[in-house]
Amino acid sequence: MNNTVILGYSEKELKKIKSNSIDLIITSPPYADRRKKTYGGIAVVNYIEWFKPIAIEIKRILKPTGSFFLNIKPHTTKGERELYVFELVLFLKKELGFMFIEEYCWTKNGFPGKLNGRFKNAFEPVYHFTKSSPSLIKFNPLACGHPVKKESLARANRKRSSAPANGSGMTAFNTDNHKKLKIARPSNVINVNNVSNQFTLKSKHSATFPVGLVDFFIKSFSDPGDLILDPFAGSGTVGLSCIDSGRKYILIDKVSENVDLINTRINRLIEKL
Amino acid sequence: MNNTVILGYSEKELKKIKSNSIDLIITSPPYADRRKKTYGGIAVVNYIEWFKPIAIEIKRILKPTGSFFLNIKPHTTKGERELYVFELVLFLKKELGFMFIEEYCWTKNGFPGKLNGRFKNAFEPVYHFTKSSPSLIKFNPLACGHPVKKESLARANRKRSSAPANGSGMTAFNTDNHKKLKIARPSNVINVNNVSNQFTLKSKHSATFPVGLVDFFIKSFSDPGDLILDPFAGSGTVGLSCIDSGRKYILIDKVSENVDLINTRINRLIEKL
DNA sequence: CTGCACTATGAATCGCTAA
DNA sequence: GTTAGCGATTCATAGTGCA
Repeated sequence: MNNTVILGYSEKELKKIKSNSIDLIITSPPYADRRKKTYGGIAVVNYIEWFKPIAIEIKRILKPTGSFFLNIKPHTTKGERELYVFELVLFLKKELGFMFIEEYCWTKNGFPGKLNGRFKNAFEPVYHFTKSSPSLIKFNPLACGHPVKKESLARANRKRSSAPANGSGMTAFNTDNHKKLKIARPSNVINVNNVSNQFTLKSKHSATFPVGLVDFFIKSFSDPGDLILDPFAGSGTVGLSCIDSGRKYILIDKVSENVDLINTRINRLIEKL
Repeated sequence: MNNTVILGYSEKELKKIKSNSIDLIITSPPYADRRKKTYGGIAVVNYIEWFKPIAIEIKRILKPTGSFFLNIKPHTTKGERELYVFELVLFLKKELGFMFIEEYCWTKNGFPGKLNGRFKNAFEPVYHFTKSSPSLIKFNPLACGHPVKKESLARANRKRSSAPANGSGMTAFNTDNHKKLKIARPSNVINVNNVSNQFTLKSKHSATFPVGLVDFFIKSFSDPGDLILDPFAGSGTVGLSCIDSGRKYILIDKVSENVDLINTRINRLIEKL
Protein backbone atom coordinates (compact mmCIF):
# COMPACT_ATOMS: atom_id res chain seq x y z
CA MET A 1 0.00 0.00 0.00
CA ASN A 2 2.50 2.60 -1.16
CA ASN A 3 1.98 5.81 -3.11
CA THR A 4 -1.78 5.71 -2.96
CA VAL A 5 -4.42 8.40 -2.92
CA ILE A 6 -7.54 7.17 -1.17
CA LEU A 7 -11.02 8.64 -1.42
CA GLY A 8 -12.62 7.83 1.90
CA TYR A 9 -13.14 8.59 5.56
CA SER A 10 -9.95 8.52 7.59
CA GLU A 11 -11.63 6.94 10.60
CA LYS A 12 -12.44 3.95 8.36
CA GLU A 13 -9.45 3.88 6.03
CA LEU A 14 -6.85 4.10 8.79
CA LYS A 15 -8.22 0.87 10.28
CA LYS A 16 -7.00 -0.98 7.18
CA ILE A 17 -3.39 0.06 7.75
CA LYS A 18 -1.05 -2.33 9.57
CA SER A 19 0.11 -1.44 13.09
CA ASN A 20 3.56 0.13 13.44
CA SER A 21 3.94 0.60 9.70
CA ILE A 22 4.04 4.37 9.10
CA ASP A 23 7.27 6.32 9.50
CA LEU A 24 5.79 9.81 9.69
CA ILE A 25 2.33 11.34 9.86
CA ILE A 26 1.78 14.99 9.08
CA THR A 27 -1.61 16.59 8.74
CA SER A 28 -3.68 19.70 9.07
CA PRO A 29 -7.17 18.48 9.95
CA PRO A 30 -10.22 20.65 9.35
CA TYR A 31 -10.28 23.30 12.07
CA ALA A 32 -13.32 23.67 14.30
CA ASP A 33 -16.19 25.70 12.78
CA ARG A 34 -14.35 25.87 9.46
CA ARG A 35 -14.85 24.35 6.01
CA LYS A 36 -18.50 23.71 6.67
CA LYS A 37 -19.26 23.02 3.03
CA THR A 38 -16.66 20.32 2.49
CA TYR A 39 -16.04 18.84 5.92
CA GLY A 40 -19.23 19.63 7.81
CA GLY A 41 -17.76 22.10 10.28
CA ILE A 42 -16.92 20.36 13.56
CA ALA A 43 -18.11 22.38 16.56
CA VAL A 44 -15.57 23.50 19.14
CA VAL A 45 -17.26 21.54 21.92
CA ASN A 46 -17.21 18.33 19.87
CA TYR A 47 -13.72 18.67 18.45
CA ILE A 48 -11.80 16.32 20.75
CA GLU A 49 -14.53 13.71 20.56
CA TRP A 50 -14.45 13.98 16.76
CA PHE A 51 -10.67 13.69 16.56
CA LYS A 52 -10.30 10.88 19.09
CA PRO A 53 -10.89 7.86 16.78
CA ILE A 54 -8.45 9.31 14.26
CA ALA A 55 -5.83 9.84 16.95
CA ILE A 56 -6.23 6.28 18.24
CA GLU A 57 -5.54 4.88 14.78
CA ILE A 58 -2.60 7.25 14.30
CA LYS A 59 -1.04 5.96 17.49
CA ARG A 60 -1.58 2.36 16.42
CA ILE A 61 -0.12 2.62 12.92
CA LEU A 62 2.82 4.91 13.70
CA LYS A 63 6.20 3.18 14.00
CA PRO A 64 7.96 3.43 17.39
CA THR A 65 10.66 5.46 15.63
CA GLY A 66 8.09 7.70 13.95
CA SER A 67 6.72 11.18 14.48
CA PHE A 68 3.26 12.69 14.24
CA PHE A 69 2.96 16.38 13.31
CA LEU A 70 -0.32 18.20 13.84
CA ASN A 71 -0.91 21.65 12.38
CA ILE A 72 -3.95 23.39 13.81
CA LYS A 73 -4.74 26.90 15.00
CA PRO A 74 -7.97 28.02 16.65
CA HIS A 75 -10.03 30.84 15.20
CA THR A 76 -11.47 33.77 17.15
CA THR A 77 -15.05 34.11 18.31
CA LYS A 78 -16.34 37.55 19.30
CA GLY A 79 -12.81 38.80 19.77
CA GLU A 80 -11.57 35.87 21.83
CA ARG A 81 -9.16 33.20 20.57
CA GLU A 82 -10.61 29.73 21.12
CA LEU A 83 -8.72 27.31 23.38
CA TYR A 84 -9.82 23.87 22.19
CA VAL A 85 -6.41 23.25 20.62
CA PHE A 86 -4.67 23.44 24.00
CA GLU A 87 -7.25 20.99 25.33
CA LEU A 88 -6.63 18.69 22.38
CA VAL A 89 -2.87 18.64 22.95
CA LEU A 90 -3.39 17.88 26.64
CA PHE A 91 -5.86 15.13 25.72
CA LEU A 92 -3.47 13.47 23.26
CA LYS A 93 -0.78 13.28 25.92
CA LYS A 94 -2.79 12.54 29.06
CA GLU A 95 -5.60 10.37 27.73
CA LEU A 96 -4.12 8.72 24.64
CA GLY A 97 -0.55 8.36 25.88
CA PHE A 98 1.31 10.23 23.16
CA MET A 99 4.58 11.84 24.15
CA PHE A 100 4.58 15.57 23.47
CA ILE A 101 7.97 16.52 22.09
CA GLU A 102 7.78 20.07 20.89
CA GLU A 103 5.71 22.94 19.57
CA TYR A 104 7.10 24.43 16.35
CA CYS A 105 6.15 27.87 15.16
CA TRP A 106 5.34 28.32 11.49
CA THR A 107 5.61 32.02 10.67
CA LYS A 108 4.08 33.31 7.45
CA ASN A 109 2.86 36.47 5.86
CA GLY A 110 -0.55 37.02 7.38
CA PHE A 111 -3.47 38.26 5.39
CA PRO A 112 -3.40 42.06 5.74
CA GLY A 113 -7.10 42.43 6.43
CA LYS A 114 -8.86 45.31 8.09
CA LEU A 115 -7.72 47.47 10.97
CA ASN A 116 -10.11 45.89 13.40
CA GLY A 117 -9.55 45.05 17.02
CA ARG A 118 -6.57 42.78 16.55
CA PHE A 119 -3.28 42.38 14.75
CA LYS A 120 -3.04 40.15 11.74
CA ASN A 121 -2.33 36.50 12.35
CA ALA A 122 1.08 35.55 11.04
CA PHE A 123 1.88 32.23 12.70
CA GLU A 124 0.50 28.77 13.33
CA PRO A 125 1.72 26.09 15.68
CA VAL A 126 2.78 22.58 14.64
CA TYR A 127 2.64 20.06 17.48
CA HIS A 128 5.07 17.13 17.50
CA PHE A 129 4.03 13.83 19.11
CA THR A 130 5.69 10.41 19.30
CA LYS A 131 4.96 6.96 20.69
CA SER A 132 8.33 6.47 22.32
CA SER A 133 11.12 8.35 24.02
CA PRO A 134 12.61 11.04 21.77
CA SER A 135 16.04 9.41 21.96
CA LEU A 136 14.60 6.56 19.86
CA ILE A 137 13.02 8.79 17.24
CA LYS A 138 14.37 9.11 13.73
CA PHE A 139 15.95 12.55 13.48
CA ASN A 140 18.27 14.25 11.00
CA PRO A 141 19.02 17.50 12.77
CA LEU A 142 21.02 19.08 9.97
CA ALA A 143 18.88 17.97 7.03
CA CYS A 144 17.28 21.40 6.97
CA GLY A 145 20.02 23.41 8.60
CA HIS A 146 20.82 26.75 7.09
CA PRO A 147 24.39 27.72 6.20
CA VAL A 148 26.35 29.24 9.05
CA LYS A 149 26.56 32.99 8.57
CA LYS A 150 29.73 34.36 7.06
CA GLU A 151 30.75 36.22 10.17
CA SER A 152 30.42 33.18 12.40
CA LEU A 153 32.41 31.07 9.98
CA ALA A 154 35.10 33.68 9.59
CA ARG A 155 35.46 33.84 13.33
CA ALA A 156 35.74 30.06 13.53
CA ASN A 157 38.59 29.97 11.04
CA ARG A 158 40.44 32.91 12.49
CA LYS A 159 43.48 32.15 14.57
CA ARG A 160 42.96 32.84 18.21
CA SER A 161 45.45 35.26 19.71
CA SER A 162 44.71 33.93 23.17
CA ALA A 163 42.50 31.45 24.96
CA PRO A 164 39.02 32.57 26.03
CA ALA A 165 38.88 34.38 29.36
CA ASN A 166 36.68 31.67 30.77
CA GLY A 167 35.89 28.13 29.77
CA SER A 168 32.72 28.97 27.94
CA GLY A 169 31.91 30.72 24.77
CA MET A 170 34.44 30.86 22.03
CA THR A 171 35.53 27.24 22.05
CA ALA A 172 32.45 26.34 20.09
CA PHE A 173 33.58 27.99 16.93
CA ASN A 174 36.22 25.40 16.26
CA THR A 175 33.87 22.48 15.92
CA ASP A 176 33.27 20.20 12.99
CA ASN A 177 29.90 21.74 12.58
CA HIS A 178 31.29 25.12 11.70
CA LYS A 179 34.50 24.23 9.96
CA LYS A 180 33.45 21.20 7.95
CA LEU A 181 29.70 21.10 7.64
CA LYS A 182 29.13 24.83 7.64
CA ILE A 183 25.56 24.14 8.66
CA ALA A 184 23.88 25.68 11.70
CA ARG A 185 21.36 23.84 13.82
CA PRO A 186 17.85 24.88 12.78
CA SER A 187 15.44 26.43 15.24
CA ASN A 188 11.85 25.55 16.05
CA VAL A 189 10.66 28.63 14.14
CA ILE A 190 10.08 27.87 10.46
CA ASN A 191 9.38 30.80 8.17
CA VAL A 192 7.56 29.78 4.99
CA ASN A 193 5.25 32.23 3.33
CA ASN A 194 1.89 31.14 2.11
CA VAL A 195 1.67 30.77 -1.60
CA SER A 196 -1.46 31.55 -3.47
CA ASN A 197 -2.46 28.73 -5.77
CA GLN A 198 -4.60 30.94 -7.95
CA PHE A 199 -2.10 30.79 -10.81
CA THR A 200 -1.23 27.12 -10.61
CA LEU A 201 -4.55 25.54 -9.79
CA LYS A 202 -8.05 26.05 -11.03
CA SER A 203 -9.58 24.93 -7.79
CA LYS A 204 -11.48 26.29 -4.87
CA HIS A 205 -9.41 24.40 -2.33
CA SER A 206 -7.90 26.82 0.13
CA ALA A 207 -4.21 26.12 0.48
CA THR A 208 -3.32 24.42 3.74
CA PHE A 209 0.35 24.28 4.49
CA PRO A 210 2.89 25.19 1.82
CA VAL A 211 5.25 22.52 0.51
CA GLY A 212 8.28 24.16 2.14
CA LEU A 213 6.83 23.61 5.57
CA VAL A 214 6.07 19.95 4.90
CA ASP A 215 9.58 19.48 3.46
CA PHE A 216 11.09 20.68 6.70
CA PHE A 217 9.43 18.02 8.83
CA ILE A 218 9.69 15.16 6.34
CA LYS A 219 13.40 15.71 5.69
CA SER A 220 14.23 16.25 9.36
CA PHE A 221 12.28 13.32 10.80
CA SER A 222 12.30 10.61 8.11
CA ASP A 223 14.64 8.97 5.59
CA PRO A 224 14.34 8.42 1.84
CA GLY A 225 12.13 5.41 1.12
CA ASP A 226 10.09 5.91 4.30
CA LEU A 227 6.30 5.81 4.27
CA ILE A 228 4.47 9.06 5.02
CA LEU A 229 0.75 9.52 5.75
CA ASP A 230 -1.62 12.46 5.59
CA PRO A 231 -5.13 11.47 6.72
CA PHE A 232 -6.61 14.86 5.72
CA ALA A 233 -4.73 15.37 2.49
CA GLY A 234 -6.64 18.38 1.14
CA SER A 235 -4.77 19.53 -1.95
CA GLY A 236 -2.10 16.84 -1.49
CA THR A 237 0.90 18.98 -0.61
CA VAL A 238 2.33 16.15 1.47
CA GLY A 239 2.36 13.94 -1.62
CA LEU A 240 4.27 16.53 -3.63
CA SER A 241 6.86 16.86 -0.87
CA CYS A 242 7.26 13.06 -0.77
CA ILE A 243 7.84 12.81 -4.50
CA ASP A 244 10.47 15.54 -4.29
CA SER A 245 12.31 13.93 -1.40
CA GLY A 246 11.98 10.26 -2.39
CA ARG A 247 9.51 9.16 0.27
CA LYS A 248 6.43 7.01 -0.28
CA TYR A 249 3.01 8.34 0.62
CA ILE A 250 -0.54 7.46 1.59
CA LEU A 251 -3.00 10.32 1.18
CA ILE A 252 -6.60 10.14 2.36
CA ASP A 253 -9.39 12.62 1.76
CA LYS A 254 -13.15 12.24 1.89
CA VAL A 255 -13.87 14.91 -0.73
CA SER A 256 -13.75 13.57 -4.30
CA GLU A 257 -12.88 17.01 -5.72
CA ASN A 258 -9.82 17.03 -3.50
CA VAL A 259 -8.75 13.57 -4.64
CA ASP A 260 -9.10 14.67 -8.26
CA LEU A 261 -7.05 17.78 -7.49
CA ILE A 262 -4.35 15.70 -5.76
CA ASN A 263 -4.05 13.36 -8.72
CA THR A 264 -3.81 16.32 -11.09
CA ARG A 265 -1.05 17.94 -9.07
CA ILE A 266 0.89 14.71 -8.67
CA ASN A 267 0.66 13.84 -12.36
CA ARG A 268 1.78 17.30 -13.31
CA LEU A 269 4.81 17.03 -11.01
CA ILE A 270 5.75 13.57 -12.29
CA GLU A 271 5.59 14.77 -15.89
CA LYS A 272 8.06 17.49 -15.06
CA LEU A 273 10.62 15.04 -13.67
CA MET B 1 1.33 55.36 44.07
CA ASN B 2 3.00 56.15 40.76
CA ASN B 3 6.51 55.44 39.54
CA THR B 4 7.45 53.20 42.43
CA VAL B 5 9.78 50.26 42.75
CA ILE B 6 8.64 47.99 45.56
CA LEU B 7 10.73 45.37 47.35
CA GLY B 8 8.23 42.75 48.43
CA TYR B 9 6.10 39.74 47.62
CA SER B 10 3.59 40.35 44.86
CA GLU B 11 0.89 38.29 46.54
CA LYS B 12 1.03 40.78 49.44
CA GLU B 13 1.87 44.04 47.68
CA LEU B 14 -0.83 43.67 45.04
CA LYS B 15 -3.46 43.62 47.79
CA LYS B 16 -2.58 47.24 48.60
CA ILE B 17 -3.45 48.41 45.09
CA LYS B 18 -6.92 49.85 44.45
CA SER B 19 -9.37 47.87 42.35
CA ASN B 20 -9.73 48.85 38.67
CA SER B 21 -6.75 51.18 38.82
CA ILE B 22 -4.10 49.68 36.51
CA ASP B 23 -4.17 50.28 32.76
CA LEU B 24 -1.83 47.51 31.69
CA ILE B 25 -0.04 44.61 33.34
CA ILE B 26 2.86 42.89 31.64
CA THR B 27 5.05 40.32 33.31
CA SER B 28 7.22 37.29 32.91
CA PRO B 29 6.86 35.33 36.15
CA PRO B 30 9.52 32.81 37.21
CA TYR B 31 9.03 29.72 35.07
CA ALA B 32 8.49 26.33 36.69
CA ASP B 33 11.73 24.63 37.80
CA ARG B 34 13.77 27.70 36.88
CA ARG B 35 15.66 30.36 38.87
CA LYS B 36 15.81 28.17 41.92
CA LYS B 37 18.37 30.34 43.62
CA THR B 38 16.42 33.58 43.43
CA TYR B 39 12.79 32.54 43.28
CA GLY B 40 12.84 29.08 44.84
CA GLY B 41 11.92 27.12 41.75
CA ILE B 42 8.18 26.43 41.59
CA ALA B 43 7.45 22.81 40.69
CA VAL B 44 5.42 22.07 37.57
CA VAL B 45 2.68 20.34 39.57
CA ASN B 46 2.31 23.32 41.92
CA TYR B 47 2.53 26.07 39.33
CA ILE B 48 -1.14 26.95 38.89
CA GLU B 49 -1.74 26.82 42.63
CA TRP B 50 1.27 29.13 43.11
CA PHE B 51 0.12 31.62 40.48
CA LYS B 52 -3.56 31.69 41.46
CA PRO B 53 -3.41 34.35 44.23
CA ILE B 54 -1.39 36.63 41.95
CA ALA B 55 -3.86 36.16 39.11
CA ILE B 56 -6.83 36.96 41.38
CA GLU B 57 -5.25 40.27 42.39
CA ILE B 58 -4.35 41.05 38.78
CA LYS B 59 -7.97 40.61 37.77
CA ARG B 60 -9.13 42.83 40.64
CA ILE B 61 -6.78 45.77 40.03
CA LEU B 62 -6.86 45.80 36.22
CA LYS B 63 -9.10 48.45 34.67
CA PRO B 64 -12.02 47.21 32.51
CA THR B 65 -10.27 48.84 29.54
CA GLY B 66 -6.95 47.25 30.43
CA SER B 67 -4.88 44.33 29.21
CA PHE B 68 -2.80 41.68 30.95
CA PHE B 69 0.16 40.20 29.07
CA LEU B 70 1.79 37.02 30.34
CA ASN B 71 5.11 35.79 28.95
CA ILE B 72 5.95 32.22 29.91
CA LYS B 73 7.37 29.20 28.10
CA PRO B 74 7.71 25.68 29.48
CA HIS B 75 11.06 23.87 29.54
CA THR B 76 11.66 20.29 28.46
CA THR B 77 12.03 17.28 30.72
CA LYS B 78 13.67 14.14 29.34
CA GLY B 79 13.02 15.26 25.81
CA GLU B 80 9.38 16.23 26.29
CA ARG B 81 8.11 19.80 26.42
CA GLU B 82 6.07 20.43 29.58
CA LEU B 83 2.41 21.40 29.21
CA TYR B 84 1.62 23.29 32.41
CA VAL B 85 1.46 26.59 30.52
CA PHE B 86 -1.49 25.37 28.44
CA GLU B 87 -3.20 24.30 31.66
CA LEU B 88 -2.51 27.71 33.19
CA VAL B 89 -4.06 29.57 30.25
CA LEU B 90 -7.15 27.34 30.42
CA PHE B 91 -7.35 27.91 34.19
CA LEU B 92 -7.15 31.69 33.86
CA LYS B 93 -10.07 31.69 31.44
CA LYS B 94 -12.28 28.93 32.81
CA GLU B 95 -11.73 29.25 36.55
CA LEU B 96 -10.82 32.91 37.04
CA GLY B 97 -12.99 34.39 34.31
CA PHE B 98 -10.39 36.21 32.26
CA MET B 99 -11.14 36.67 28.59
CA PHE B 100 -8.42 35.17 26.40
CA ILE B 101 -7.82 37.52 23.50
CA GLU B 102 -4.74 36.34 21.67
CA GLU B 103 -1.46 34.48 21.72
CA TYR B 104 1.46 36.52 20.37
CA CYS B 105 4.67 34.93 19.23
CA TRP B 106 7.96 36.49 20.28
CA THR B 107 10.70 35.22 17.97
CA LYS B 108 14.34 35.65 18.95
CA ASN B 109 17.76 34.19 18.36
CA GLY B 110 17.77 30.92 20.25
CA PHE B 111 20.61 29.58 22.33
CA PRO B 112 22.66 27.37 20.01
CA GLY B 113 23.19 24.38 22.26
CA LYS B 114 24.47 21.10 20.91
CA LEU B 115 23.22 18.93 18.11
CA ASN B 116 21.10 16.74 20.32
CA GLY B 117 17.61 15.43 19.79
CA ARG B 118 15.88 18.73 19.17
CA PHE B 119 16.09 22.04 17.38
CA LYS B 120 17.05 25.15 19.22
CA ASN B 121 14.28 27.13 20.85
CA ALA B 122 13.77 30.47 19.16
CA PHE B 123 10.34 31.66 20.27
CA GLU B 124 8.21 32.31 23.32
CA PRO B 125 4.49 32.95 23.57
CA VAL B 126 2.89 36.04 25.11
CA TYR B 127 -0.71 35.48 26.21
CA HIS B 128 -3.16 38.40 26.18
CA PHE B 129 -6.01 38.49 28.73
CA THR B 130 -8.66 41.09 29.55
CA LYS B 131 -11.55 41.56 31.97
CA SER B 132 -14.04 42.75 29.40
CA SER B 133 -15.00 42.32 25.78
CA PRO B 134 -12.17 43.25 23.42
CA SER B 135 -14.29 45.96 21.80
CA LEU B 136 -13.97 47.91 25.07
CA ILE B 137 -10.22 47.48 25.37
CA LYS B 138 -7.78 50.31 24.80
CA PHE B 139 -5.99 49.58 21.54
CA ASN B 140 -3.79 51.63 19.20
CA PRO B 141 -3.39 49.27 16.27
CA LEU B 142 -0.91 51.38 14.34
CA ALA B 143 1.26 52.57 17.23
CA CYS B 144 3.85 49.95 16.32
CA GLY B 145 3.04 49.49 12.65
CA HIS B 146 5.96 49.51 10.28
CA PRO B 147 5.92 51.63 7.11
CA VAL B 148 4.18 50.01 4.18
CA LYS B 149 6.67 48.58 1.71
CA LYS B 150 7.27 50.65 -1.40
CA GLU B 151 5.87 48.06 -3.74
CA SER B 152 2.62 47.73 -1.81
CA LEU B 153 2.17 51.47 -1.80
CA ALA B 154 2.89 51.72 -5.51
CA ARG B 155 0.28 49.08 -6.17
CA ALA B 156 -2.25 50.94 -4.06
CA ASN B 157 -1.72 54.17 -6.00
CA ARG B 158 -1.65 52.50 -9.39
CA LYS B 159 -4.81 52.79 -11.42
CA ARG B 160 -6.64 49.53 -11.68
CA SER B 161 -7.22 48.47 -15.27
CA SER B 162 -10.11 46.32 -14.17
CA ALA B 163 -11.93 45.26 -11.07
CA PRO B 164 -10.50 42.28 -9.18
CA ALA B 165 -11.73 38.94 -10.45
CA ASN B 166 -13.22 38.14 -7.10
CA GLY B 167 -14.18 40.23 -4.11
CA SER B 168 -11.14 39.42 -2.04
CA GLY B 169 -7.54 40.44 -2.11
CA MET B 170 -6.74 43.64 -3.92
CA THR B 171 -9.42 45.77 -2.34
CA ALA B 172 -7.34 45.93 0.82
CA PHE B 173 -4.74 48.06 -0.92
CA ASN B 174 -7.10 50.93 -1.48
CA THR B 175 -7.78 51.62 2.15
CA ASP B 176 -6.88 54.69 4.12
CA ASN B 177 -4.36 52.53 5.81
CA HIS B 178 -2.14 52.27 2.78
CA LYS B 179 -2.81 55.49 0.96
CA LYS B 180 -2.94 58.00 3.80
CA LEU B 181 -1.24 56.55 6.82
CA LYS B 182 1.34 54.52 4.93
CA ILE B 183 1.55 52.24 7.93
CA ALA B 184 1.05 48.48 7.70
CA ARG B 185 -0.96 46.65 10.31
CA PRO B 186 1.40 44.81 12.64
CA SER B 187 1.14 41.06 13.05
CA ASN B 188 1.02 38.90 16.15
CA VAL B 189 4.62 37.81 15.52
CA ILE B 190 7.13 40.15 17.14
CA ASN B 191 10.78 39.63 16.32
CA VAL B 192 13.13 41.10 18.93
CA ASN B 193 16.48 39.49 19.50
CA ASN B 194 17.83 38.87 22.91
CA VAL B 195 20.47 41.36 23.91
CA SER B 196 23.49 40.75 26.01
CA ASN B 197 23.70 43.08 28.98
CA GLN B 198 27.41 42.56 29.50
CA PHE B 199 28.32 46.18 28.79
CA THR B 200 25.34 47.87 30.35
CA LEU B 201 24.96 45.92 33.56
CA LYS B 202 27.33 44.49 36.06
CA SER B 203 24.81 42.03 37.34
CA LYS B 204 24.06 38.39 37.36
CA HIS B 205 20.42 38.90 36.50
CA SER B 206 19.64 37.29 33.19
CA ALA B 207 17.68 39.70 31.07
CA THR B 208 14.11 38.55 30.66
CA PHE B 209 12.31 40.22 27.85
CA PRO B 210 14.11 42.89 25.87
CA VAL B 211 12.80 46.43 25.98
CA GLY B 212 11.66 46.29 22.35
CA LEU B 213 9.18 43.56 23.15
CA VAL B 214 7.72 45.45 26.11
CA ASP B 215 7.50 48.63 24.01
CA PHE B 216 5.33 46.83 21.50
CA PHE B 217 2.62 45.92 24.00
CA ILE B 218 2.73 49.12 26.04
CA LYS B 219 2.46 51.40 23.02
CA SER B 220 -0.20 49.29 21.33
CA PHE B 221 -2.46 48.77 24.36
CA SER B 222 -2.05 51.87 26.55
CA ASP B 223 -1.82 55.65 26.25
CA PRO B 224 0.75 58.14 27.54
CA GLY B 225 0.18 58.86 31.23
CA ASP B 226 -1.32 55.41 31.87
CA LEU B 227 -0.27 53.28 34.82
CA ILE B 228 1.64 50.06 34.04
CA LEU B 229 2.42 47.22 36.47
CA ASP B 230 4.99 44.42 36.46
CA PRO B 231 4.59 42.18 39.55
CA PHE B 232 7.78 40.21 38.74
CA ALA B 233 9.96 43.07 37.64
CA GLY B 234 13.32 41.28 37.48
CA SER B 235 15.76 43.71 35.95
CA GLY B 236 13.05 46.35 35.49
CA THR B 237 12.79 46.44 31.72
CA VAL B 238 9.11 47.42 31.97
CA GLY B 239 10.12 50.54 33.92
CA LEU B 240 12.60 51.56 31.25
CA SER B 241 9.99 51.16 28.53
CA CYS B 242 7.53 53.27 30.55
CA ILE B 243 10.01 56.11 30.98
CA ASP B 244 10.71 56.08 27.27
CA SER B 245 7.05 56.16 26.32
CA GLY B 246 5.71 58.49 29.01
CA ARG B 247 3.79 55.94 31.07
CA LYS B 248 3.82 55.61 34.87
CA TYR B 249 4.92 52.37 36.46
CA ILE B 250 4.71 50.16 39.53
CA LEU B 251 7.43 47.50 39.69
CA ILE B 252 7.49 44.77 42.31
CA ASP B 253 10.23 42.24 43.02
CA LYS B 254 11.01 40.17 46.08
CA VAL B 255 14.77 40.04 45.50
CA SER B 256 16.59 43.06 46.92
CA GLU B 257 19.45 42.73 44.42
CA ASN B 258 16.90 43.07 41.63
CA VAL B 259 15.39 46.18 43.18
CA ASP B 260 18.87 47.72 43.47
CA LEU B 261 19.53 46.83 39.86
CA ILE B 262 16.21 48.35 38.74
CA ASN B 263 16.94 51.62 40.54
CA THR B 264 20.40 51.75 38.99
CA ARG B 265 19.06 51.21 35.48
CA ILE B 266 16.26 53.74 35.94
CA ASN B 267 18.56 56.40 37.37
CA ARG B 268 21.01 55.89 34.56
CA LEU B 269 18.27 56.28 31.96
CA ILE B 270 16.88 59.44 33.61
CA GLU B 271 20.34 61.00 33.70
CA LYS B 272 20.62 60.50 29.96
CA LEU B 273 17.38 62.34 29.25
C1' DC C 1 33.73 58.12 9.98
C1' DT C 2 33.86 53.40 8.39
C1' DG C 3 35.07 48.89 8.81
C1' DC C 4 36.78 45.00 10.95
C1' DA C 5 38.27 42.31 15.00
C1' DC C 6 37.04 40.62 19.27
C1' DT C 7 34.19 39.34 23.36
C1' DA C 8 30.46 37.77 26.16
C1' DT C 9 26.04 35.86 26.66
C1' DG C 10 21.29 34.22 26.11
C1' DA C 11 14.65 31.58 31.11
C1' DA C 12 18.96 26.10 26.26
C1' DT C 13 19.44 21.11 26.82
C1' DC C 14 21.44 16.84 27.99
C1' DG C 15 24.17 13.76 30.56
C1' DC C 16 27.27 12.72 34.01
C1' DT C 17 28.65 12.87 38.80
C1' DA C 18 28.33 13.64 43.52
C1' DA C 19 25.52 13.67 47.49
C1' DG D 1 17.16 4.64 43.87
C1' DT D 2 16.72 9.92 43.34
C1' DT D 3 18.00 14.41 42.67
C1' DA D 4 20.60 18.51 42.41
C1' DG D 5 24.41 20.63 40.26
C1' DC D 6 27.78 21.31 36.94
C1' DG D 7 30.24 20.82 32.40
C1' DA D 8 30.07 20.60 27.36
C1' DT D 9 28.09 22.06 23.40
C1' DT D 10 26.83 26.08 20.12
C1' DC D 11 25.60 30.55 17.01
C1' DA D 12 23.75 35.24 16.22
C1' DT D 13 24.26 39.61 17.95
C1' DA D 14 25.55 44.11 19.87
C1' DG D 15 28.89 46.88 22.03
C1' DT D 16 33.61 48.31 22.20
C1' DG D 17 38.15 49.33 20.54
C1' DC D 18 41.41 50.07 17.12
C1' DA D 19 43.29 50.83 12.35
